[in-house]
Amino acid sequence: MDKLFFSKPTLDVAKNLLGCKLINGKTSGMIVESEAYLYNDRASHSFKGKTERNKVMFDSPGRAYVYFIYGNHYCFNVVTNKHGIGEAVLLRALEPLSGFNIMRKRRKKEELKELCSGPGKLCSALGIEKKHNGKMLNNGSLRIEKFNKIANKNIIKSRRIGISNGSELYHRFYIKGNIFISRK
DNA sequence: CTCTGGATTGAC
DNA sequence: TCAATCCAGAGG
Repeated sequence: MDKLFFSKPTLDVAKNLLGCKLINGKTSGMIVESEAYLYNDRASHSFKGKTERNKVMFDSPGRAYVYFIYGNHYCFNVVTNKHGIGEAVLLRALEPLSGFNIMRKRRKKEELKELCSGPGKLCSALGIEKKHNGKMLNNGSLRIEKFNKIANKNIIKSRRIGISNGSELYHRFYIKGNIFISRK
């Protein structure tokens, strides 16, 4: 994906990512759910400025920001807007497209719906981990490509999930009617 | 150094 | 509804 795609207002990128394809090696899925985290957002890791963990958020757009959480899981974000701002989009769910058996083995689950229906789940299914932090997503094994164009009327905007601060913001986007999202 | 809580998940 | 699990960030 062109770097220009990510160099836009973060809420726009979060919406535009729906219908794109996230690929790592032989595994891939269509993005069906995303959340935006802005620089002035109390829920964002970047809210209090640059730290060792979040420094990639302040790097150039189009990079992967991968972090470890709750002692078990990785979360995958794409850095957006402009270099130095500190914004990103969290990918929360994918509709599996390829590499089903690899993903089943990694997830220890059979059902397609169980493979990528959550931020930690999709990282596990695609094999995304700490070594991917900071990687550009335009080429290489881990990358994002154009796939489906989602019409505006099929995009639902809602409150974010799993956070205490900033849960009032409608910064979550998902594809209407898609059964692979993390939660209603 | 210690302490606290988390952009989650899966089992109960 | 709730515990597992461990690390980043903050404070002393």
